[in-house]
Amino acid sequence: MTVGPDGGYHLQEQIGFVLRKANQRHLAIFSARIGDLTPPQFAALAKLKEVGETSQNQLGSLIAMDAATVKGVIDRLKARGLVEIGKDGADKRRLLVSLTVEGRDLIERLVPLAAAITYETLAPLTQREASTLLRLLGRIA
Amino acid sequence: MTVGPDGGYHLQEQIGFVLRKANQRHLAIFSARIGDLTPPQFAALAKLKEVGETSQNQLGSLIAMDAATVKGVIDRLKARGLVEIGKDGADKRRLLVSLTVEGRDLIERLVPLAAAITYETLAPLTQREASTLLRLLGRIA
DNA sequence: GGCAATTCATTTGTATACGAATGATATCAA
DNA sequence: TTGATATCATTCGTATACAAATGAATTGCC
Repeated sequence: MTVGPDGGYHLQEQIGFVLRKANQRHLAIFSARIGDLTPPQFAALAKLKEVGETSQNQLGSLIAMDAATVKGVIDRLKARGLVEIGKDGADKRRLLVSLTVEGRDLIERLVPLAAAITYETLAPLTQREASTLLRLLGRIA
Repeated sequence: MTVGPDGGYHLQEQIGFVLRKANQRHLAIFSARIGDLTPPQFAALAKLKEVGETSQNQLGSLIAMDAATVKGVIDRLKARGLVEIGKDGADKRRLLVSLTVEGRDLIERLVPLAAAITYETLAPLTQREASTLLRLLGRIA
């Protein structure tokens, strides 16, 4: 399935290219509905709400971001007063990240929109197809 | 399918998150096999080989990159001597981008690897599943 | 012909991403 | 216990991405 009927090379049939385009469309839908936060920022807040206070690196691994990337995301959320940083008494290397009241309010207000974003992104598919796609995508992720 | 059995919110089931993770894995596979070029650079060269000389913006739209992004990609390829820039006599706004001999040699050598990359990325799936995934992904892209 | 709208490319600013190097701290094992 | 190893966070460098603003050139339309 990586080679077309003529045996030639077709960018459009490479998984990487299609993933990139699907991501682009999803991002457009996301920012139309949640202009205030980027998907990584949203993921960080949503995960913090789920697990409570954690170290920065731990949070990164929960949302699949390396240390350098998560730092930038947390820095920007901190600058907006949505998260706060504490020290870990037991391990002086660690930074404990937690939601502020504002952060909690915001993410609780936005979480319901996430379902709508996923719904709109998957709108070209039937429910059955959408669930197949999510399942298969999960297996290669 | 965006809500789990307990009715709660689960990041792992949001299409955006899964797309991002699938992309990460694909990128890792890509750079292990083609360390020399990024996927966008590869896409630009592959498309140039397919369509021949085109304007920068035209190339961008063929590979789904906006004008600002494509400029950076082309600049770096130009700096490495893989593409060259010419002027369009008929339209002085346009930059015509084309492969150099080195660029053509490189992309011809690398294109066969693309199939292997797609294959490895889709390895967790059966052939039938892989082709379903590509089809469905194409519909939401 | 001439002006409005459009297109092409560039620039600036912001936000992921990730590799690699570094310093501080913990842990583990001999 | 101490020395090697590992972990946590930071920093630097490079490479996408995209929005918005800009200037130059072209096109469309009356």
